[in-house]
This record gives sequence, structure tokens and C-alpha cells, in this order.
Amino acid sequence: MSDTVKPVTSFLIEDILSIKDSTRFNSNCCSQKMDRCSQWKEEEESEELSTKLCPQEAAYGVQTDTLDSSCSSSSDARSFSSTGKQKRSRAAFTHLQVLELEKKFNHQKYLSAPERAHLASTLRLTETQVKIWFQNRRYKTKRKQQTSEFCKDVYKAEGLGLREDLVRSSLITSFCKAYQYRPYLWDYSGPWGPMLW
DNA sequence: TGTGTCAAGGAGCATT
DNA sequence: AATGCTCCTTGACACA
Repeated sequence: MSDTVKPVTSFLIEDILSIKDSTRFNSNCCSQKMDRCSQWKEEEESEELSTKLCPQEAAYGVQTDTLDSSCSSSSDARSFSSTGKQKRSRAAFTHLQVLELEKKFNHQKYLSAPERAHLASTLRLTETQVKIWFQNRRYKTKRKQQTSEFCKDVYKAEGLGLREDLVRSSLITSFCKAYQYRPYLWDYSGPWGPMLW
């Protein structure tokens, strides 16, 4: 399997976007701002990462951001619903954990077992969590790539003025943007080209 | 309240 | 049989 190394600029933009997005995880109690991005970058360069990460409590770990140790948004890994059913927890990885995972992913798309174990222990995650994160990340990348390639084709067709009237092409463009994360909702075999389920 | 994102669940497959 | 992969799907969560 071939790994493609992204240009540095691409990495930085995605990096920043992922940080911005991940602030959402604990935004209710932490309210981190984008300008912390550079701060984290400096910190991670100057400090040992493992000293900044809180110990994980169990397999379904609770990640707390050491930038604010009170940030345990999902304070209990699993709780019970009113029906008595066990509620599924969703661990929210810290910014630093995500940053390191992204960095590693940018360097290599697949991890060997020793690499995974090392990364997991460094980030205080379980090996399964690291494995699943990489699986999800690869799938996400693939989806984005598929969508962007398809949208590129649509834009190209528009540019060539291939019989589409403006309304339809703008509709397609809108769908491209709206459903960029749901490429499987497209039916590519429709008589009008791609159609939405 | 609807929607997007994410970690995890799970089916099905390949490899060892 | 065990393990890890892809490809969705699910359920929790944050936000407009």
C-alpha cells in the first residue's frame, strides 16, 4: 500500500482545522481558542509529551486535557440509561493526543504492532484506540479524496459548458459541498448523472 | 431540534 | 483461529 506524503502547507492547514474542530470536544468547560494552537506546538516541542497527558482510567478511557485538568467532559466512561441499558461512551481525545496521532498519520498511514504499542503508551491510549483511530482516519481521508475528485470532475464539466444549464450545475455544486462526507449517498448511475438517494 | 463530527460497533474479507 | 483491514453504521456530543 502506497503512502502519499502531503505537502507541508496542506498538513498545516489540516492540522489547524483539526485543532479547531477538536476544541469542540471540551469547549463547554475549557473554551480553548484557536490561538492556543501555536502555544501547543511550542509546548510539545519543548516538553516530553507523556508528562502532559493524564493517565487513562480504563479501557474506555477518560481523556483530560492537561491545559485544564478540570476538563473531564465525559467524567464516567460508561453509565446506564433510564431503561437500564448500558450507554455507550465516546472518548474524546485531547488536543495533544489528536495532534500526535495526526502527525504520525501524516508520516505513515499504517502502523506496525510495535509502532502502535509505542504510540499508544506515549499517548496514554490503548492499542485498540490507536488502531481504530487510524482505521477511521484512513477511511475519512479516502472519502474526502473520492468526493473531491468527483467534485473536480463536475467543475471541469461545468467549465467546458457541457450542456448543463446553470441551475442544474449549481445544484450539483451545492450537493458536492453539502454531502462531501456522505459519498455513498450518491447514485452515480442516474440518467442525470449523480443523484442523491 | 436538526445536523455534522467522532470514537466505537460490527459485518465481511484477506492473510498468517 | 486470530488478527487487521475496509466499509459502513451507531450513539454521544457540540453547536447553530
